[in-house]
Amino acid sequence: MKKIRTRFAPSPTGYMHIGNLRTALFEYLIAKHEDGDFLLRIEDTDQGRKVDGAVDVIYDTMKTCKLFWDEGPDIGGDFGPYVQSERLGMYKGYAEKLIELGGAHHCFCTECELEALRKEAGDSFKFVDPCRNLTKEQVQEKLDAGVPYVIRQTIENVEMTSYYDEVYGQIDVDAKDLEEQVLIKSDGFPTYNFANIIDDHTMNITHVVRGNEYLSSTPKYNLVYDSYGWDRPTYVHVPPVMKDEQHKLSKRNGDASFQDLVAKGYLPEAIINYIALLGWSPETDQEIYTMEELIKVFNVKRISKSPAIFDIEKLTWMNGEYIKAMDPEVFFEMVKPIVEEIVTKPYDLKEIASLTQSRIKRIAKEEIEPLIDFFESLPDYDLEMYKHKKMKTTMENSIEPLKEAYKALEALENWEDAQAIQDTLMELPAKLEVKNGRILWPVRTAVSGKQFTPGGAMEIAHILGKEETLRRIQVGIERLEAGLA
RNA sequence: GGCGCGUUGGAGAAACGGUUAACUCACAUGCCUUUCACGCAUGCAUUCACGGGUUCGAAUCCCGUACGCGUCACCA
Repeated sequence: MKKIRTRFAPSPTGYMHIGNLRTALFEYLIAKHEDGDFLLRIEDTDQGRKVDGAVDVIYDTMKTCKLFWDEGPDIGGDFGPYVQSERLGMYKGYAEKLIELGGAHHCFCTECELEALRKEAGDSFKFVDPCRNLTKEQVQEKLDAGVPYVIRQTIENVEMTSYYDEVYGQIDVDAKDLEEQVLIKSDGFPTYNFANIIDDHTMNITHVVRGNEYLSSTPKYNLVYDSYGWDRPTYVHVPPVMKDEQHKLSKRNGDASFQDLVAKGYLPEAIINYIALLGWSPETDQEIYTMEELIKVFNVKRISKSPAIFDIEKLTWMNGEYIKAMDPEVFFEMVKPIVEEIVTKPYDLKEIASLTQSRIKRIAKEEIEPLIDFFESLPDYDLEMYKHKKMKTTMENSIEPLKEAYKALEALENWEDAQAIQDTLMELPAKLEVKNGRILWPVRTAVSGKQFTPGGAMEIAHILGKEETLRRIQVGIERLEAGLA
């Protein structure tokens, strides 16, 4: 069997749409599943849209997503160049060849003549290009006279055209609904569609993967392949990625790009994992996949025909799963800059960071800050927080435990030993003959000044150190006494 | 408007004619626990857009209707 070759052909816009990324992922997976080649081709013919550094955005995104290409502008290959603007010279020759083969013709119609023709043909009906009937001599005459022209596809003697799409199955289109498209524009440059055909063919692309918006124009492509006598590629049209039922994800809607998501604290691995599941489903119930696993289980046959809605909630959940599964060292390195920004006191930042690992869903300051800001300074908390029904604590009965805790901890020498702190505090419930919560809730409250905290009283005390812990407990006692007086 | 494609719970989504419509997210409750989070357990569509038909039997096949998306450029 022929080696599978797929290609990702983005325009350098300086921005990686999630939908585009998913297409790239699918292309990569399809190729790699069969041990094929995945290539990168930059479609930069639209000079108007050119953005500085945009190509680097593509490289960077794909590399961080582990979508490594086998051939591309930066690494070359046997079918280069891989940048469309460097290929511009070749298209016209192919178009002229197509004219000889009867698959295209010169068209000298002006824009407004075309408009009239279309009007005449009616809205829903294909217009008939009069230039199709020009004799060879007539054409040459016009060419010699320098009349501007385009090269237009010729569609004749075709009734029904069909092809098989790997996702959508058999697609039949009546040839009378196919308008003869322009292949070479009057400026001599190819249209996007034509350049695509030529590029894909000359690069030996076996599987064309693209959005399903091309489903209905594909027959026109096929006719071109047929005219040349080339093998048509295998088509894999993928359903769109939607923001909601009626809107695609797009930059225009202000929707998140890959880099926006990364900036919000989503991990590339999680993003890739999540988008693999958009419009595709595995045979098993497994949802968390490494790239290697995806390559192994990916199957075109399980790509869905219906649009998939991008659910940020589920991505967020998945991201949290990745964070929890992360090596603590790696996690620390990642959140360190954020933690350093929030906590400037000389506490053990690694210990603080570890408290957050199972509690955040994104690597973001806005998630981390409210969890650990109390380490930096004791908040001016509400004394009502000492009341807790389930713990059976009140403002009144919290004073005694705090005093006891203060005494016990003050006597503790070895603060480095977290276990010692725990042992010391855990002696108190027994001594006072109350439940753990009666002691630990007030202590945790005093030491943090927060309703909820990552970690419990002893973990916090350990991080704060003896001096600060005692100080905070003392503040708690004084405030409670003052508040009750 | 013509043509193409789609429509399963709040979201993703499985099922490829055969008993109670998987699984995940979200939500709710309970357990665990010094709070939160984690983890664990339980609940959450008598029903598959709607209407017909085929069949002993349909979410699954056929026809029609509605709604949504796409496409009909010398844009990519």
